[in-house]
Amino acid sequence: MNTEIISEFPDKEKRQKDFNCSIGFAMTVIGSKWRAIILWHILKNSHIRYGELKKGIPNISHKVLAEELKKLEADSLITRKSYPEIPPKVEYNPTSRGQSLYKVLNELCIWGKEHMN
Amino acid sequence: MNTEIISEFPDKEKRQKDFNCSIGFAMTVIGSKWRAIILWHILKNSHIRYGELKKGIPNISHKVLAEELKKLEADSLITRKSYPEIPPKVEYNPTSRGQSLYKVLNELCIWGKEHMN
DNA sequence: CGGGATCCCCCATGATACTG
DNA sequence: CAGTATCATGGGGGATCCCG
Repeated sequence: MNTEIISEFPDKEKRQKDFNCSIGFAMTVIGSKWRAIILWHILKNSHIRYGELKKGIPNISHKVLAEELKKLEADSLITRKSYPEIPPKVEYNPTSRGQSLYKVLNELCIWGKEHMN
Repeated sequence: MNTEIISEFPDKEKRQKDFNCSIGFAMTVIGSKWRAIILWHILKNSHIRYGELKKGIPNISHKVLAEELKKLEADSLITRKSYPEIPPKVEYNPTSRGQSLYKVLNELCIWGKEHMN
């Protein structure tokens, strides 16, 4: 049973209207400096915690990571599960929509590996 | 015979260092608001002219299109061929490196189509 | 026709400090 | 541990005018 809630993309009409192009729309979803990397880490490591993400993504600032996680959640690409413990514990997981980006990010990853060296 | 010149990526070390991640590196190449769309048009339409690109990409400004074309050329993703005529004529074509991004952009396009509506 | 040159604005990114 | 709150800044992006 799948209980995850996949809402509409925020500003969906605006995103569509600005580009009238599916690549442009896709770039509004993953096309920031860090968003694709963050999502990739979460796709590769389910139940990953905030601190693990921070360690796994060198050079990202604390503020940007927190903001991007909220945006990814707003786009229903990931879910956030908070455990009421001391100290706090938070886990991030991909939604089915997030997982639907696996092929795209995987191609991006392959291309990058082949061309960055 | 292939005479195209594929140079190193400008700022290659910096791009590598900033991310230490192949997805991050790839995003420095296609991850701006318009670059992926422009490259996609050129991949789909060889010998495309500046004016055709401008018409084919709604809402892009003149300045940004000209700038991004120069960046794509600097990254050896496209070539620019200028014909010494009056009025001027300029054609853009993908390089083999540009064509190597076809799979990535195609996946991005497919994903966008499936999720933007 | 295919640009360059200027001016300007906003937002993504970043640094730092504070909190439950 | 996993966040908010604030402030500063650089450059991506846009509008407009000029040019061979």
